[in-house]
Amino acid sequence: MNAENQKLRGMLNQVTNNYSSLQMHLVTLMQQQSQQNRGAESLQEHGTVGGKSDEKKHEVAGAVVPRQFIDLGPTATADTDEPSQSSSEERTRDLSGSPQNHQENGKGAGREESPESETQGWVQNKASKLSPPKTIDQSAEATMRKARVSVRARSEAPMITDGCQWRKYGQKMAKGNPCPRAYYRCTMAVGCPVRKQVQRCAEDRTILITTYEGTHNHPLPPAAMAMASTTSAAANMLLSGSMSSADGLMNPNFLARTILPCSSNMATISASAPFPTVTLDLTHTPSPLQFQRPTSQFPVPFAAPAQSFPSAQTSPLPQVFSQALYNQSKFSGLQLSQDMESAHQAPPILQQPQPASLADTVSAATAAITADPNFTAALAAAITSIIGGGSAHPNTTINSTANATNSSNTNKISSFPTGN
DNA sequence: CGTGTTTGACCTGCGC
DNA sequence: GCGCAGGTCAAACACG
Ligand SMILES: [Zn+2]
Repeated sequence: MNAENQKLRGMLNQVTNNYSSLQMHLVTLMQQQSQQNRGAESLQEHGTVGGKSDEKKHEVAGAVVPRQFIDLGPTATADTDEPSQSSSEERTRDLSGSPQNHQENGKGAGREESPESETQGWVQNKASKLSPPKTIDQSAEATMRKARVSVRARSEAPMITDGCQWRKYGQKMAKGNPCPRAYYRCTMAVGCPVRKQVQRCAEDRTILITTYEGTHNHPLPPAAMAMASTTSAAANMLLSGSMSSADGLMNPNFLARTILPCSSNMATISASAPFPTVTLDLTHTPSPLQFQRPTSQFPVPFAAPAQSFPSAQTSPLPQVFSQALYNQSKFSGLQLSQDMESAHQAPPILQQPQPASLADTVSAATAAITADPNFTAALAAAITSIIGGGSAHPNTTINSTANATNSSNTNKISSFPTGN
């Protein structure tokens, strides 16, 4: 029983990883798309893109109903009860424990009444003594808040377009970096705890490092859903990974790094200090920073332990993903650039502005992929096949060598001394 | 006038 | 306690 449980968890992790990889591809494609558009007007209609069928689900009458939090997809049923007055000072639901499939999710309603100001620490409750000693009960969400997902992408623009709306609330000079670091906060809903830091890599100025933190507490447009679910999946992957098998392997204090080999956009789980961070690399030109401390690299510690996985490439999983990617590339008129590493010196110049309908197409495709029952069914079939056949090693070397350059869309940031 | 950015001050944790 | 570094606040400002 235990072994099977662990095995299933490993499979789930793998599937999640692949899902994350796919999501990252979507993000990459969309960012390429928006790069091509580079017209800010095409990005304004976040809420109205994909007017086919998704608007009746999420944004009913423009009112942001706090439906649920994006988190990694598997059977995240949308329970939209509890109206939960989403007015000004809602503290009703903070980033409660999203249905993470750890083994110990039995805490259920861990949120008793105790309306102390801990929940919405973001709004100015500075009057009260913030950071009261919280119990371990909220450790899940605390960890969730602490977990960070860093995305490295090549971008000329000072900020990558991930579909969300951000407000800058700070900028500091990092210590070992001539480029400043900007702090953003999600403004799509009041009290959304999601923050991100944007910093340009010191070695390679064309690489933009975006670090996300937190979970959205509001529905997202499909354009934002790609990146958000990707980062959420990555964070969940990190947490579950470091929680399940980390007992002996990954000490939080022990600098452990993991290269996830399932995709070429290397996901690097770094459980080093203070924040557990997973780094999704979209650059494919690994700067030496990435490998500077190979203290302990080992492939996927939280996958099923050395269980015989007889490497069946005929598993439907790669076909699913490649098919999806093929559809993606066919949709958007793009194709995944295979070799970009020659361009790390001279990043590609922005293309001609494309008609704005392409953004809609990509967003619709994103919505279709993320919400398509076929995709879900295919995923379920893949999982079932893996479970049944017991063969899970989907080395779907998806070539994700796209760059994420794009234009500064809604908010212009002009304070980066890129020339320095 | 509402919204978002700028930017110096402020806060907090940490090492000495 | 002090200094440093990361992170945040908020008044002032810019912009539509
Ligand atoms: Zn948000």
